[in-house]
Amino acid sequence: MSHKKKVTIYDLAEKINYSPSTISRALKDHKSISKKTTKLIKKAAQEMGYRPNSLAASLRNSKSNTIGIMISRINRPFISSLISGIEETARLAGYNVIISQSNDLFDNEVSNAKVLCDSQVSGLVVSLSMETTNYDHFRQFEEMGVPVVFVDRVPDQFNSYRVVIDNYRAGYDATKHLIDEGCKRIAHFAGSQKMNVYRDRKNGYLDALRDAGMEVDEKLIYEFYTLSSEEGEKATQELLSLPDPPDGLFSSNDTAAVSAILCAKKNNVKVPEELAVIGFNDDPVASIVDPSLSTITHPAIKMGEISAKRILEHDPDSLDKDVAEITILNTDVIIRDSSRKKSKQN
Amino acid sequence: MSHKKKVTIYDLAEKINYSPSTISRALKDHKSISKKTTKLIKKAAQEMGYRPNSLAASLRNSKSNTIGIMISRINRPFISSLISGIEETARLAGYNVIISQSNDLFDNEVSNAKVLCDSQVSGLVVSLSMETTNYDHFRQFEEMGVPVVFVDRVPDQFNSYRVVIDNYRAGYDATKHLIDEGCKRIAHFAGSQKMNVYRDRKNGYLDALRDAGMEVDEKLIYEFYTLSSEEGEKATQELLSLPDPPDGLFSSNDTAAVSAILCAKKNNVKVPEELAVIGFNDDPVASIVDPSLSTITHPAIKMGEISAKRILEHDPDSLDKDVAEITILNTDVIIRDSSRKKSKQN
DNA sequence: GTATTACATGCAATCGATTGTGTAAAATTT
DNA sequence: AAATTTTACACAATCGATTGCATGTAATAC
Repeated sequence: MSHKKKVTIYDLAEKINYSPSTISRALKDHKSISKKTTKLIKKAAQEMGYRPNSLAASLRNSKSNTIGIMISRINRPFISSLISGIEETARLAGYNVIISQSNDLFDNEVSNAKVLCDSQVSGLVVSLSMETTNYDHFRQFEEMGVPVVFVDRVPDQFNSYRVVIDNYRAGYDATKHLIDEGCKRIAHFAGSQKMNVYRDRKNGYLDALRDAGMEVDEKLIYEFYTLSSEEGEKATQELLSLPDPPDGLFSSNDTAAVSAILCAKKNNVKVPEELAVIGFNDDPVASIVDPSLSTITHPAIKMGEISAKRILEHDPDSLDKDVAEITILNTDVIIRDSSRKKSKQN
Repeated sequence: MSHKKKVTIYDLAEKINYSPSTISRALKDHKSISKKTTKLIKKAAQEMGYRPNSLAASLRNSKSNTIGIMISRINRPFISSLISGIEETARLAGYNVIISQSNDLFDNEVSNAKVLCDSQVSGLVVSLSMETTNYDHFRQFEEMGVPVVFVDRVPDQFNSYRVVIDNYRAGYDATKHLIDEGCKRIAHFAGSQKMNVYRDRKNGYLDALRDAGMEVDEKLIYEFYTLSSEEGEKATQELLSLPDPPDGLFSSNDTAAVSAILCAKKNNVKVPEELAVIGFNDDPVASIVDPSLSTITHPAIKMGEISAKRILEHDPDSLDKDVAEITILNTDVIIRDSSRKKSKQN
């Protein structure tokens, strides 16, 4: 009934008459221990069911081999894939991952940062909450020499690693695609303009319009907070009620884009003929909705892998605290039915 | 440039001339330290930027306040919501969560179990890999007195906590619903019959048919390995090519169900008129696909919350190692368009 | 005014692994 | 055979927080 008491290197030492230090060294194949002794010790360890206590090792080495992850919410396609990429890479390198959700609340993010810092994480991967505009709570990691990797939703200025896509470019390309398909009035669902992710996408949209000699109509631009389907539905309804409704829509995420498609259908507005739509992220729903949603790829798993690698390969002795290392990944326009006004190929 | 060295209770002790033990007690409001001293110590701790080292505390107390999670893959709707529920509950109780994916491979699951056990997790939440039929790698937790909560994909026999839905009932209800809608030949996409989750759903399906006096046609029953859209598509194609194709389909997950709907549409088979479909899980895609997919709810977040609570409330002194505590959650049939043959209400 | 109790704090061991330094014995060199 | 180097291992401190026990002082009781 009682729990098996844990076997430590001291138990082993006593049992087979070697010192704990020899045991410790033998178990990690330290060269100063003879082959014979090493084999003997390992065998005994096996037999006695010895299991290393990683907490003790972590404390002694003051490194936990753990990567902390701070995100808004796990149960979103992009985020869960991002985490998946981080975890896979971390695990293969012998690292654990600790996860904490902010639920997009700044205060949660701050307290989570504290907890993770106190947990002695070896590195931190962060995708900021919607509310975050102050980044002081990440200074503590910097001070402890713990590398911080911001991914996707990143601060404008913070000397650390950043893993992002070129949101401006993606926004430009998405909009350009609609223009190429013949759209004349293109609406935009933007996310919070406090986040550079959404700001950049919007700027790409604006510049694409300008480059095509099209006017920017502020009535066609919505700034959402969460880019939820509710927000998307409501805005679409308004757009369709305009005297001069748009014939194209670039949404900063797929959720709102899908709701726009559904709303259009409900209003007997044909997609893409009367309203061409392109989203962002390539969520699973994008290929399921009818008509299927054109969108921008968001390489979540790969971004996770790269983020993890940044931490794993981080050189603690590098003195360049004053440099930001930014990795920018490519995105692609995926053309599906929701925007295919004239092009039939592809 | 150099990292700020961490402030420990010894630094504090030296600075303000108290012993480390007093510091330690004061910081956690131990009653044997006077109010005045406590206040003074806390103030000093604040000023010197003291941060507790949770590793040290964990080692000393041999409890890490960490919940380990073992799942197949994070980036699936059910799993990510499950994790979300666990994390939220754990965090509010001051616990961290460590995640590891098995990618549905048994060997990964075994090695992950070892890692988490060595990490001294306070408890473990597990949803088994597809391949798992041997559960010996969970014994080590039992031996250490670490509570294990199996959720959703659980072992048939293992004395521990289990958090599940009534899959038999759900399978029965889903099938019964199709029968009520007038289906005469109902196909079934089953998952691996090595997993009781899918076995139970299938048994519910079989019994519903029998109770309705309908014959079971093995040609209409597919056993899938991953229940992927590829498998679903292929099987649907076969089913529709039968001389006597089914007029109803109960799929053990939404992914395959959606692929069936899309395949049917491609073949000009009307859903639900010619083929009524019901899925399982209520993934986001279920309400997006056209026609919208009827399905069975799978209370992922709630299951996560309960799983976490089982661990948080676990009494280590309880001697009932020989009892399994099973929590069974209710599911509901969500009727959408894909199965609404005659009922128009609701 | 002495005895008893309560209160506030310090001492030192502990959790388990790691590692710099020291040392005896064995191996090698000359 | 003496000198030198190498090999193989042990000692003891360390990481930082925790806690049972001891101790000294102040407060209360008789």
